[in-house]
Amino acid sequence: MARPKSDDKRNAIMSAATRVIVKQGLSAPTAAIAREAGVANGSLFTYFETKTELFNQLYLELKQGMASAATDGVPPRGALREQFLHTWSNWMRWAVSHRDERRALALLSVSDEITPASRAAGHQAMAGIAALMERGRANGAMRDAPMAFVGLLMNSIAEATMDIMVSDPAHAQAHSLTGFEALWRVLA
Amino acid sequence: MARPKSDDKRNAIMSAATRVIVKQGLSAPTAAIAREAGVANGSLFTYFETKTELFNQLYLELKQGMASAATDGVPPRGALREQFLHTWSNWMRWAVSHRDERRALALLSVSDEITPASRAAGHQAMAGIAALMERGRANGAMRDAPMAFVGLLMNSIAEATMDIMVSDPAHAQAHSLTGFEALWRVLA
Amino acid sequence: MARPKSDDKRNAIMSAATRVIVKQGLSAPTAAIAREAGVANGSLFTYFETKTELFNQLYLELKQGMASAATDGVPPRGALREQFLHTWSNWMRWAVSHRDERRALALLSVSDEITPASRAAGHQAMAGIAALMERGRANGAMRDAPMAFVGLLMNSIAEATMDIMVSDPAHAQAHSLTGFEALWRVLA
Amino acid sequence: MARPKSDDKRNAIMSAATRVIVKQGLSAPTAAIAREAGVANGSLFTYFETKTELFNQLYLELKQGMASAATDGVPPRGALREQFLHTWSNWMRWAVSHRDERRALALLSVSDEITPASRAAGHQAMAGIAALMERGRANGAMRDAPMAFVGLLMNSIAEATMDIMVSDPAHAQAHSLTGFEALWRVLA
DNA sequence: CATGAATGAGCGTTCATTCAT
DNA sequence: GATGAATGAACGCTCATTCAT
Repeated sequence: MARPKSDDKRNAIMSAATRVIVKQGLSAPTAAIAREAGVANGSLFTYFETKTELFNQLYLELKQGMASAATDGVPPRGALREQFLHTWSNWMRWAVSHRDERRALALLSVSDEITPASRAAGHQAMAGIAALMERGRANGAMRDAPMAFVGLLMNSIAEATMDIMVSDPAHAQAHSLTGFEALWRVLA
Repeated sequence: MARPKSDDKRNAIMSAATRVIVKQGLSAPTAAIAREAGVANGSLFTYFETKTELFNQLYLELKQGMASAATDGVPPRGALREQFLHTWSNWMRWAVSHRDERRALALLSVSDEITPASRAAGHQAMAGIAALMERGRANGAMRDAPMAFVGLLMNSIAEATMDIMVSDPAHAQAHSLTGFEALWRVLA
Repeated sequence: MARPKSDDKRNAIMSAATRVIVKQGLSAPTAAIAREAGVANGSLFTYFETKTELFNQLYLELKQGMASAATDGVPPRGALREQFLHTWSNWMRWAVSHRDERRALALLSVSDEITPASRAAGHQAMAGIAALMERGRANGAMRDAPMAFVGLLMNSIAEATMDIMVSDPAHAQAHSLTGFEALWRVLA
Repeated sequence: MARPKSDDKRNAIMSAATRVIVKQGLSAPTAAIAREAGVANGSLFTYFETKTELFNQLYLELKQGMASAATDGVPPRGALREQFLHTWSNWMRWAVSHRDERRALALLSVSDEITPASRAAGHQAMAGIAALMERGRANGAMRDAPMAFVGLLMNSIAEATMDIMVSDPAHAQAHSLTGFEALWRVLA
């Protein structure tokens, strides 16, 4: 029951939703998403009970996709800074090559249709990255600040860096490093 | 002139919109806003031609309110750090005491109903703060990064700080300073 | 009470209504009529209790204007055909030089907002012309048809003639005569 | 294909619209039409994209129905007068037995929601009758008048005849013949 | 009396969801 | 299961009329 019929169709709806949300916002009709996915109107509701349910699953999937891209190929051992930089670079590269996904995720994140449960699961997905933060914070300037604050700062600096990379792609790589150094100084 | 358009009523609609948006999101019915403002359904359209127009004016007014709160009482002359800290403290205090306004502004900012013109005017309002940034960047680590990037970073660190202050109000003052120090290290 | 204040203002509203109805149809907002007349929104209701009342009065005034134009300068005595032709020519000339009035009158005539009383008064205004018809019918082919039928025929032939005159103004005069001869043959 | 759009339902909406327009005018709510047709509010828009579209299709269908009733069973060959009389009688009979249709068609015809394209198609439908006129005009008194004028005259005489038939149904048959003779004299 | 803001019922259209095929 | 027509609540906006100034 969890995945009724075709995973293909489910995925088609998910990625159609991503594209349609970017173009039309969260108020996009489910019919538009179905059309973009090449399925019938009503079929969408075979795969997702409600529009809200679709949005919650999409939110989570996008967040997990982002997190898994960020941690891809990071050596399990090694100097913290190397591990962190690798993760950061992955993350920034994902943002540039998944602009629709990032934009849809941003819209979903501010929506009040996303349940606390989904948000919690989203945080879960970022646990690996959070662990890096935790290690980075331990002896630095932020050692007395709550972990939540440090996490917020990391995220916000990452978002700012992604924004500038997207708006000035010619120097994306340089911006990525500048952002990383800024974050590092915050933690230092 | 027979019952001139009342500023009171206009303001009532604006602040009602703020409250209703926080509670119901941007898709809140205009009727709900009118009811909250204590005016008739159709009266809202005496003051704002369309819902979109209302949202644009509200966006701008909130942004200007925030900016003016931030720059209030900042000594026109003096050490950069003092000026900056004063501004920063104002800003953070505004966020804590205007939670609805901040939330509404955040929702409006990501909406695609806000026109480029409104956004430009919104940036205008932040010009004073941006000028401080510009001075702070000049000789520090960010001296080679584009101003836009530095602006994004400042904003994002501010948002993160506001978030933690709101979620942990008991230590709001401490968080404010921690955030400021983090920003200062980024610029340093 | 019948004509509260300024006849000027009343007339301005009447003629504004004519123009606005032509351009926007009977569903034109009263506010549009008021604006066109150069008076305030609410003032319209000082002169006419309701929109329907305005339409009824306008209907009657237009009809009376048309009838009076048609009978203008017709010799009270003389050969029927000469009197009739004079009337007909007047009538057709009015149609060409009062296109808006004719169009508005046509729209009002099919509206179900015009009361039977107004229609009766409108027929009254056409009494002079009807009397000519009556004389023309007496000994001709239509002698056994009810007067109402003959009246309808005259009106309909007149309308057809006006239509062609308006759409082919270069030969308006010729069309007017052709129409008259056709009517004469119907009565003959 | 899952519950295909039903012609029955489309026709129900069409004839409901006819009835409702007669009773309430062209400003009748679409909801009233839907209710009268026994379908849901929104279903009307499954069959017609807009109210205007519904009105245009209704206009055309009514006009075509009228034209086809008029030309029904007319012998393709034969004396002009016989053919014409047959057509005329059909036409008049249609008017008497389709009063709602005629009234709705009249209202639609003066509405500015009917597009030029719909009007052109409506004229198309009347082509057969127009052709009869053309033959009738060729050698008579109207030989030098433009075809358009003759068409207008025929229509207007037909309308007048229908009006009297409807208002005096006891002598409908006689009025029909009287009207025909009048038209014949116009052409003669 | 003139003005134009205030009122609130009403309308065309949309859209998430259901359900007959 | 897939389809897309059916449903009806909901919404933004309009407008005739009223009434405070």
